[in-house]
Amino acid sequence: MQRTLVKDALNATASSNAILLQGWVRTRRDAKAFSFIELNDGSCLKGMQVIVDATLPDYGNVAQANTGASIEVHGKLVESKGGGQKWEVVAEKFTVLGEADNTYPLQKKGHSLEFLREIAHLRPRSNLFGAVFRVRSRLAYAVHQFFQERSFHYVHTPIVTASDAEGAGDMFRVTSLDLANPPKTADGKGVDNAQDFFGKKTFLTVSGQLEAEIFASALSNVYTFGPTFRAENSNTSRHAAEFWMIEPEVAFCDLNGNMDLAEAFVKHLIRDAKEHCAADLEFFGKFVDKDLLARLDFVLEKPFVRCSYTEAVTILEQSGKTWEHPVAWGANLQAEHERFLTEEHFKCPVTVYNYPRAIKAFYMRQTDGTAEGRETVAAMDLLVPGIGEIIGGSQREERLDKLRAGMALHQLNEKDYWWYLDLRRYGTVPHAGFGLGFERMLMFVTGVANIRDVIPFARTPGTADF
RNA sequence: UGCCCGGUAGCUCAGUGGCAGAGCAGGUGACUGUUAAUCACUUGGUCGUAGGUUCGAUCCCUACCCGGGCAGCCA
Repeated sequence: MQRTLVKDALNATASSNAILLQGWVRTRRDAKAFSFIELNDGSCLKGMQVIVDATLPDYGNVAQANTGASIEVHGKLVESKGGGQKWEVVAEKFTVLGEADNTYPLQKKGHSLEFLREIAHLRPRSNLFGAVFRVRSRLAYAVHQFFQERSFHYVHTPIVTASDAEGAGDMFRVTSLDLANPPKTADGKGVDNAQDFFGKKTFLTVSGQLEAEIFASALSNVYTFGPTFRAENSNTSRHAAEFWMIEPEVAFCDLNGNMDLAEAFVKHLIRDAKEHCAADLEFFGKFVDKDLLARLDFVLEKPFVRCSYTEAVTILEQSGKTWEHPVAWGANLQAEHERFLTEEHFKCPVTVYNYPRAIKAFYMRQTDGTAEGRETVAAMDLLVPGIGEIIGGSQREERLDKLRAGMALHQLNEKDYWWYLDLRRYGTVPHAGFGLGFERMLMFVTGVANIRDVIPFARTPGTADF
């Protein structure tokens, strides 16, 4: 007999004489003549109420059906006599597949997020994490849907990379050398990396952008979606050492087109979650963040504000606020500044663009006609309330001479970027792209405040459990 | 990495320089178309680790470990 998912059984339009459910016991309530069991199989937030009558030959099995046990129920789907649900299943055959004794750590009551992190192998069985990871799955699908529908091609950029200066932070070293006794160079001083697996130093990628630019220079519209690694000792609720990033790269596109794409993309993901994960979002709105649903609606309705870096600095200077970090043209916007802009001043998502050249990456396109000492590049950051930066992107410098000047400014060696420079030598085109942190997007959509709780198994400094 | 807060029962927490506490979970029983069921009884502790101060430290001090928050770095 074919198994029915709880999700489908709950949406049934008619009763059924024969149904098979399989899942895990969330709670059991015993009466004298029968027991109530809430069965959850992860297909949706809600469980199915199962009635096991004491006259049933299998009734003796119910004693083993404790919270956490896996069970299989053959029975009838009938309209519920109780108040809390439309359908329930009256068991005819009741089997406990795997018991869970009283050491099972998940209780019927709510647990702290910190405790649940320590039992990351069991937390998907909780309401909150079931919901988080259903939304995560759905939004991963929506990412592909958004780009595929717009004729973007999905590019798999390498996870192991030899370029050690992608400019996005400290990298994890990848090596198969014996760390206790590495081969030495001829002079005996350094490690001979030529003897390493790839014949050179290699790292885990911090960004697929430069490779994506290669493919945008051939397939026009491309995107990457994969794991990314940063070896930064960041201990915050918004940083992980391993996270997933989406990086579209678009040929024949300028910064405005890039900002349009970013806004449409973010809104698509929110709309998709609202449409396909309504019950899960409702749960977040009830137990995680009371303002969540209103905020998501608000973000969908309003166009994102666009504000140049220079304007932003003026707003901050005239805000009358005292800042922990001083505001001055040329300095990076700090978290407190970004939060003020998006949470207090504009009260909606804000795209800040045209940042000072000196504080941004070498590959960003120099803005034409900027004043001496106030040179900017076509960079953009999308800031959202509650999280801050969720997207960083730019129009790329497509002019060979300007790119070389940018590399000189950042003291980079052209030899390391010969292929990147070739893109500007042969058929160069204006192009732009951005990176969206998938986990940060999930935080925004679910209201979950810590990045460790929107990724199945978080990798943060000092922690790589499971 | 810096600053701040925390670590006491399985979980969430209270507490005191002199016998270790509650709620929930667990166990036993009762009751009930229940639904984070209810009621009664009940098991459960190396008070993070190591030093120090003290007649006596879970409590005060120091170091370390672990967790969290904020900041920087960024997505």
